Amino acid sequence: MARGINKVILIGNLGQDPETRYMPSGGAVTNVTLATSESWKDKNTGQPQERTEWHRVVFFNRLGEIAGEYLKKGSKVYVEGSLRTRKWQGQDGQDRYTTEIVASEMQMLDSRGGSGMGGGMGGGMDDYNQAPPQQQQRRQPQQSAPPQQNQPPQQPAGNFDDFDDDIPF
Amino acid sequence: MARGINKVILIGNLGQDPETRYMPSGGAVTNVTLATSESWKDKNTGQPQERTEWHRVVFFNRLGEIAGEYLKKGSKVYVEGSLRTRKWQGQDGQDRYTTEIVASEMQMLDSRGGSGMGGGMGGGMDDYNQAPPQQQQRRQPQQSAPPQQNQPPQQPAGNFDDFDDDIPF
Amino acid sequence: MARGINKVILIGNLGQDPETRYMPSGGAVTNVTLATSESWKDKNTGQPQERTEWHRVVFFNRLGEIAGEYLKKGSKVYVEGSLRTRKWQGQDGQDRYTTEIVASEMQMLDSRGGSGMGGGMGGGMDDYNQAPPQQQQRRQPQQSAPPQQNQPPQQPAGNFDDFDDDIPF
Amino acid sequence: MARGINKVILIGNLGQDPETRYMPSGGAVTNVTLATSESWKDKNTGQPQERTEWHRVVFFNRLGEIAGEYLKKGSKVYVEGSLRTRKWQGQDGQDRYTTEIVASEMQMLDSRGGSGMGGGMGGGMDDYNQAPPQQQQRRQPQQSAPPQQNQPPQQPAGNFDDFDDDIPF
DNA sequence: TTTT
DNA sequence: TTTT
Repeated sequence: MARGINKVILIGNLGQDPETRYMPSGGAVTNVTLATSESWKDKNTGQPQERTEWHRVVFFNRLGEIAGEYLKKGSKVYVEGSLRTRKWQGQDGQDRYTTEIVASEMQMLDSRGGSGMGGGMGGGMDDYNQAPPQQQQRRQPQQSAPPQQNQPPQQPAGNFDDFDDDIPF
Repeated sequence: MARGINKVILIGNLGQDPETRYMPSGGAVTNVTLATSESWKDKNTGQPQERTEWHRVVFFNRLGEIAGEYLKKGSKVYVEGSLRTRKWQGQDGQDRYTTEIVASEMQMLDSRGGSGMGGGMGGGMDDYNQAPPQQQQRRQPQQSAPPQQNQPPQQPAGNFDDFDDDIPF
Repeated sequence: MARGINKVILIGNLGQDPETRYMPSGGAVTNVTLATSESWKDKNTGQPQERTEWHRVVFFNRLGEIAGEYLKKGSKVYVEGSLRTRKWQGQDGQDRYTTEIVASEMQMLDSRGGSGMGGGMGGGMDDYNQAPPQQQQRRQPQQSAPPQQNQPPQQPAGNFDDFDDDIPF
Repeated sequence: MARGINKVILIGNLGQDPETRYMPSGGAVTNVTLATSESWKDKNTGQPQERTEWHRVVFFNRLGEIAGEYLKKGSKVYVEGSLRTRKWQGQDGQDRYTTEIVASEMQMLDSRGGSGMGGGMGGGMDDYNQAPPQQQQRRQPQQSAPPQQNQPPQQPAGNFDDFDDDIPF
């Protein structure tokens, strides 16, 4: 049940290969960065401008496995999910916040896929009605260490022992 | 699994009370018409203009029960779903097509709810995964034979024995 | 101004080449059919099933020109728009209804594009804030009569040479 | 023009009254925090759980004025926009990142509005293209120096001279 | 009628 | 047919 709507829709390209890790429960957690960009002409100078926005996307469980297996750097992908802002502690002990998109649906958009998988992973209605009992997002109880983060590209030395470490975006 | 994305998001008001029917399986099917409107000023005359769009929305199973129970004429509601165009035969034997939104999520937006339900009703993963098994036999009072559509302009006589029968918009 | 939300998001492939026509004003009107599909396994037999949904999409003005120029049969495309159900009269004089997606944004998703156009046509906020006086929906010079309407509500009989002819979906 | 899609749809309630500031250009900038929540039953214990997510939303220009004028603490609102992650420097000189939703459309969802405005405020084409030029100088009473963010845990002293300044979430 |  |  939800009070409110929290929905994100992205189409973009992966900045790097996905990184998959596993929760103690065995569930996959795949992190990805996705670029979307806007371009326009400066209204004064007429110069073309571009701005790229980078999004952190995290896929859990089955979606995490699929994302980890079929996506790669440069892949174009459709992602639907919801926003989640996590609080974490910097090395200096201060609170930091990182906002991510927790994916609930993913669909590959390049045909060059090659994987034979070809495509998508739906979360549509038909699934609910006709598919076997859902396994999406089934969290495991026994998880302990915080699960869902990934490793920043340029990771500061000295605390990579933690799965939920303190690097922001 | 999906090839492509087929997603609709609506916020509007019900034109009438919902109509609920039941499939042979016992699953609820609730039909609703939703109004959305646009208003603008005519760019030449400056006259205010308005256009109302009517949408046919259908809710199945658990969502069908909830919609049938909590929505009523005038209710403001958020609906997420997908487009489906059904083919049916007019009395004249000709093919007709009706496009509906098959809801996968619904959320009530008026606080005056009154029902005690308090508001929204998500159709998120959590519901499907963790909610109790669908209570399929809970019947609504207003149900009867009426075809699942609203106001067929020219309603074919005598074949309401079919769940997915042939009434147009 | 809008009362309510009427939003559609599609990713699919064109069933045929687009068809472009022009309004008296000179504005382009491009029609396209888009396929989205769902596949799943039958819950009883385990047989793979597939259902393809066909969507009618219409692009106006500048978007109509771009769609007409860059899309072709088979193109994969992202479309955002709103639902509009048009009433029209069949040859038999009876009312028919056709539901279309009026596109407000389009983005090509296949790299094989080749057109050099590279992609999309956004309607994002940045445009509003930073771009020169809006260029979205840039109407064509030759326009004279008010542009953005199409399809007279009640179509005069006997003019199928007109872009609003009477073939349904 | 956009390469990719960056879209957010939220329905939630304001955590506090909006805060409006003005850019040197006179354009309004209104900041708001929006709560969305999910509730579910723990699948093991059956205990009801709830998680509230807080979103930072920023409205510019005309939308900024409307948001500042009509929204208030507790207001239920529909927001559509795009994600933007801003980089800023903490007091310690370190980089921080804040992710916000830059609204492109807003619609009020409570009827108790009272404002006489009656409700929604679209951001559709028609508005932008046909509405009168933005009335940029209409100032809001509640504006003042307050930084555009809400409740910074550790708010840097003394630099509110900057529009895009450095308060985290 | 598309696509995989 | 709704709503403001």
